[in-house]
Amino acid sequence: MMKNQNSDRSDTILDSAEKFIRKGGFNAVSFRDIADDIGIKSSSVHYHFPKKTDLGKAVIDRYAKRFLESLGSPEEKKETPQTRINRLGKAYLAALEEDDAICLGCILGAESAGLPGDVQEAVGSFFDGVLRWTSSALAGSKGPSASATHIIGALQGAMVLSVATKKPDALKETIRRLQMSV
Amino acid sequence: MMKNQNSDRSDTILDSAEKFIRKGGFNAVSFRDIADDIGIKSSSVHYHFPKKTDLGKAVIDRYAKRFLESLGSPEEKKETPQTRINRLGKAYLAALEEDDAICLGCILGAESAGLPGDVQEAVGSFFDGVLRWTSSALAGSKGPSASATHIIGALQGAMVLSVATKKPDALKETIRRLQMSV
DNA sequence: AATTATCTATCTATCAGTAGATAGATAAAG
DNA sequence: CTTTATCTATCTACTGATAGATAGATAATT
Repeated sequence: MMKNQNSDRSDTILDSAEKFIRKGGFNAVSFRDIADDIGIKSSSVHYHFPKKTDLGKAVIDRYAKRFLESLGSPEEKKETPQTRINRLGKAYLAALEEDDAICLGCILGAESAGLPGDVQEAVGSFFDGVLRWTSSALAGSKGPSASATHIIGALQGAMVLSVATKKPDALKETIRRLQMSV
Repeated sequence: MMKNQNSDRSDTILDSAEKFIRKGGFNAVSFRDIADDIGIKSSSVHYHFPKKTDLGKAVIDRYAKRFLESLGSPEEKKETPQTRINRLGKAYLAALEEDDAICLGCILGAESAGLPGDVQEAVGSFFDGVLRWTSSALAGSKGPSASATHIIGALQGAMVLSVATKKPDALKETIRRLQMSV
């Protein structure tokens, strides 16, 4: 028993790393912070993720997978574009409200230019995936703001505004307006 | 002549700091980076800005002042809301294109939760100012997306997408769509 | 005009703390 | 006896920050 202790521990490490990164960015997390947070030594974190780049890539890759899975299929069900975009908005809202922090994509996207190459690529892939999902979800829509780029941008920007101005309703308002114009 | 050498030097320091912050965030700039960049010693940077918090506050305060001044008045001229929002969009676009980097508000807004209290407050004030300008600029508009929060959020989010996905047209597209729906 | 004092802006040198990273020991499991 | 996962111990590099020296400009006093 306890066969996937590695996997369990790795996930615990990634949970902690994700929490720190969401709060202050990639440079605001250290191997020691994570180790102290979960009660091990920093060298043990290095065992699971030798370089910080490995850690960063793993955090964003896991997040991308989870986020896209949580959105479900953008096509198969008989849904209107509005319903699908509502689902997308709810996913962003959940991230903000559950942890009272900006989502991982927002912060790493904003820091993109200063990230190590590997991590930067992983962030780019995340956005490509989300944009692809949104494009599919919009199939058939003729609204004036029915563009994946515009919608994802608006959601992420509103999320930043929510935390930076400490007015958590900013994201809700943007979701409402996006829905009207899809 | 050369009376405000202090002010000149301070500005040079702030220019350098702003450049580094826009690339990788507040934690991605150091006193030594700045000193090396402009050819002085790190202790001289401390002379002008004793603590890193002082430096951060000065960077964002100067930026807020410049940005709002560049927007001009949101009221006095006989302009339509569309024209004013176009001016706003152009200001964001200029920041992105001139330096090929995200704007200072975007990156510090995203990092907000991890910033020192003083800097966080200054970032909040910047957003309050921009939102106030945009609200005034929208006076009389009845468009479906005529909300300061929505517009600023969309512009900033699109800017992040532009750099993170390396598709510089994302911001342009959002400006176009915003203008249609104001 | 000459002297004295103060201010400005830089430097050199150094500090304690923390960063990412690695080598090697240890222990448990199979 | 190898693999997995952890530890101790350590390294070098860099962080923000400070103390103290210095040169030059400016201002005040004699």
